Amino acid sequence: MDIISVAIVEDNHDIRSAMELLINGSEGYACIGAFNNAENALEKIPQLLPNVVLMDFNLPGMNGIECITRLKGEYPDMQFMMLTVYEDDDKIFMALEAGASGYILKKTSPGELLDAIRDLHEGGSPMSSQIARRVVAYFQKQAKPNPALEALTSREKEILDQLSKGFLYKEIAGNLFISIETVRRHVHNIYEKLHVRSRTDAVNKYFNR
Amino acid sequence: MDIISVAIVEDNHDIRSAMELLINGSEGYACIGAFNNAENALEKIPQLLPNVVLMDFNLPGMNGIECITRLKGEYPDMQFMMLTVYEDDDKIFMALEAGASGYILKKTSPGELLDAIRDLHEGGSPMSSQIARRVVAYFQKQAKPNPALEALTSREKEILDQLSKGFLYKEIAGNLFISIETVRRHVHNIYEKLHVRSRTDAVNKYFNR
DNA sequence: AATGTCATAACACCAAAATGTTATAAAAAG
DNA sequence: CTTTTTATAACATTTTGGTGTTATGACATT
Repeated sequence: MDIISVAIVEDNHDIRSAMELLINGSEGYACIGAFNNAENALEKIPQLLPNVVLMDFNLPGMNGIECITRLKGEYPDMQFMMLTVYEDDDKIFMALEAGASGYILKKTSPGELLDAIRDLHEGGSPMSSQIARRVVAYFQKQAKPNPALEALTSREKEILDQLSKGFLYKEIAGNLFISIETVRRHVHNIYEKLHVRSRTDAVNKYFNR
Repeated sequence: MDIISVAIVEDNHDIRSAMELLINGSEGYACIGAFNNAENALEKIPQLLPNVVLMDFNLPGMNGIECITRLKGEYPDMQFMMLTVYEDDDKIFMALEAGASGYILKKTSPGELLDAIRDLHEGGSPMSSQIARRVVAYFQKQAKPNPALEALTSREKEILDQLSKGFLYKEIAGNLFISIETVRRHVHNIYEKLHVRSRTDAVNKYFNR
């Protein structure tokens, strides 16, 4: 069982100290750095190279998201756990996009926090199943295509797919072995059904944007 | 504590029976249907309206994904848990896109299965943190923009954003208070930097496709 | 048998986009 | 202080895209 090196970025002194104590007091874990703001963390973490960084969301000055973005860019293998009181979608997605792989709430018990750190280090993404549901919901939302596309015939969908890939009309005609005039015809019908007047708008609808 | 009604779709007789026994033998749970294929499930589940459906991936005839897609379309509040031996990305994403909210492995212990069912019923998305990591990774991958975009000046990014929204050159000129000739110039430079030769390709790069 | 939908095709017209060339002034970089 | 980058602008030419109209054969529905 190797020792997991951990750094903490958290502006509240009490919470920071408590976590530091917990981690250093537990076998298999070592807290090698604790910072009260993002700027200090950005300066020191490159020397410390911890396995796992626990990051608060709200920090004075630069916020935790920005801090993760910068560090993750330099050290892609470093693992980040967002540790926050917020459970709203925006914050969750911002953290994950920035490169956090774990997202747990501050109210999490000490034992669970340690488990989550180990889990993160071993390649998991610890998060409550409530938070997982938000992620899954986002996933599902952008998976389902625009219902307006259902009105298109299969040939029209095929044409639209070609349009979305940036082919010229004559290239589409060549690819599908039809005349360019037929392509025009289909495109016109597609535009009518989708209520758009340009290729870009049609493609945007195709990709649900 | 209300009773959670559960239906099982699983072709292996032993596993199906074992799960049925487990669920019916546990307080707070009731197995109100068990089917050995998707076709039977599709026929009976609309009458039973279970809270939760446990779905196997591989079934004879129609597969579990298709079965979820159809049921979820009709009964959006019904909760689906994928119960499988597979842990590969494709299968996970297919299940989630189809409308499954939980994804757990068959080797999960009886106690954990019951917990997962309750969790799912109460609005969570039970999944192992290994599986969560796959979902998060997918999320992160499509969040990071194409590095080629970094080569664009801020003005060019602004123009590209307008292009992506389907505005005509003259509309962009109006929106940004510049001449249409300048728009042309910028678009030309954008195309060069992104190595594309059409608006649609540029927009596709902009959206990382 | 009549009606509707779909995929195919042609022609004309105008609008819009892409290409090529040239140029100027401000700002940033060296 | 020169060089480079950036944002601005104009003009000519060619290619591509969008609209309107019309038409035909295959199939499916009524």
